Amino acid sequence: MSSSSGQPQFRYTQTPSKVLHLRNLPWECTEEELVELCKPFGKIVNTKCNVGANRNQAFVEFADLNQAISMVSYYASSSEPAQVRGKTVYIQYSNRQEIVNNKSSGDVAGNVLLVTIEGVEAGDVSIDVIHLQVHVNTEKSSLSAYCIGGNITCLLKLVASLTVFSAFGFVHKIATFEKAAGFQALIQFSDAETASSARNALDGRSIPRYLLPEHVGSCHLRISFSAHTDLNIKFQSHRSRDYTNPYLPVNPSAIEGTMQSTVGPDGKKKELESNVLLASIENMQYAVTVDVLHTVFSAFGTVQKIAIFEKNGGMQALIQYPDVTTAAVAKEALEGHCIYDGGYCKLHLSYSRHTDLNVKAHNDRSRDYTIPESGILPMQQAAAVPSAVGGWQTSQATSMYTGNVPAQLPDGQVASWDPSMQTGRPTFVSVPTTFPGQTYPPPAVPTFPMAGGTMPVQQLDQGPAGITAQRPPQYGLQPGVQPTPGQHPFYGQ
DNA sequence: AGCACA
Repeated sequence: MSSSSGQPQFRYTQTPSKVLHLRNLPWECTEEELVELCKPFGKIVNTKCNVGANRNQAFVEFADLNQAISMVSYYASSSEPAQVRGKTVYIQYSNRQEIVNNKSSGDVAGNVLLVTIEGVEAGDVSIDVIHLQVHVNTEKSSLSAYCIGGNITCLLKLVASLTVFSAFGFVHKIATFEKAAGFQALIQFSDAETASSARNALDGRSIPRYLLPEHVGSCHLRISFSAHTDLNIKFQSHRSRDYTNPYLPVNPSAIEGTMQSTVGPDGKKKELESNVLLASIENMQYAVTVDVLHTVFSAFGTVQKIAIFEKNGGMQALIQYPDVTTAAVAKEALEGHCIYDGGYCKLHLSYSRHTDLNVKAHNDRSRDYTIPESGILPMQQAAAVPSAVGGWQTSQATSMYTGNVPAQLPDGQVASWDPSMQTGRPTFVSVPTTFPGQTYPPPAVPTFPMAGGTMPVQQLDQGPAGITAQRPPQYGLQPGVQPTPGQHPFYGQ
């Protein structure tokens, strides 16, 4: 009676509960810290952290009411307040009798990940890094077919696909959006297991600096599970992608970046597109083999066929992709760039009128990768690659950069992206050799900087720990393979 | 420093 008219807050503190409410917790207090504090009093069966507007409250549920009571009464009479990281924590009985299991907000595994990229705005990851991004997508070459433009979406795709090296690590969809907090994306995998492995591998890591524009500082990934199970992607665009549906309409405004560069400075409009690219190679000081081309062009998707031929004393090649989009991406990314440093083997690309090359399955002028025995199937590679996570920086960026490789070191000891480096042997030496961070043995100047001139990406910067980052990814052969020009290191034997 | 998924 009289108590019912009293202060409501006393009610809370006076009704015992197995659940304790803790407030005034330090910033980003972890569950471990909570458990540390509470477990002397009993068995903790559940927790909920980061509660409240300031995310500095938490709930802890004991197995038994008496355990909760013992904790409350202990600190009620203690001269030492409860503390976490030296901060006084206030403890009361919760006004609820159990923690309603609400972990869907980030901790219950689902097939969709919510990725928050700190320190990056949508525009920060631009066309400059597309080749790197899509390049690594080659891991899942079948997935990269619809990657349009160089943007964060591609990067995320990369992040996601890089991570999951199970044969079933399919990234289905990506939706990105900007929030006040930063840049976020939802990445949909086929199942929770795949998503979990992606999360485990990448949560808290950083995107390698050399994939980012210079002005972007560290770029940490924070990954949790989304409650979504199926994203509703309306368009293929720079902000969203549905890799399961190649026929989804492309948002015209979203591919400007791609289209623009097919529009020459002379105002010349887009040529008729094709899934087959015609490459002419200028200033060919070094051998450009089918394998080299395959390596280079695989960065953007599955290369189905390649044919090389002479024209007007120069060399040309046809490169067939499964679809126009992939070809467009490759064309845009590679046009005017050189396979080797120093302006050697400069690529000029146009669309071929061919759509399906009729080539010999395996000889030195042509290759049909769609024929099983002529190469390694992409999915096999994906399954075989143990992990590329080594290429991702931990905050400390420790042993990843073993080398100090300024420029032009032919034996690329710092293949930080090379999964085979971790196994000590070249697992599969077809497409995976497109992993960057490797050098290109044949020429003395072994980089493939995608440089029309030279790409900004080539600029090396200091790693976070003051370690000189190795050369940015290059397209090249595997160090261990060391083919000599004219040989076929990949599909030989 | 004061109670969480709609």
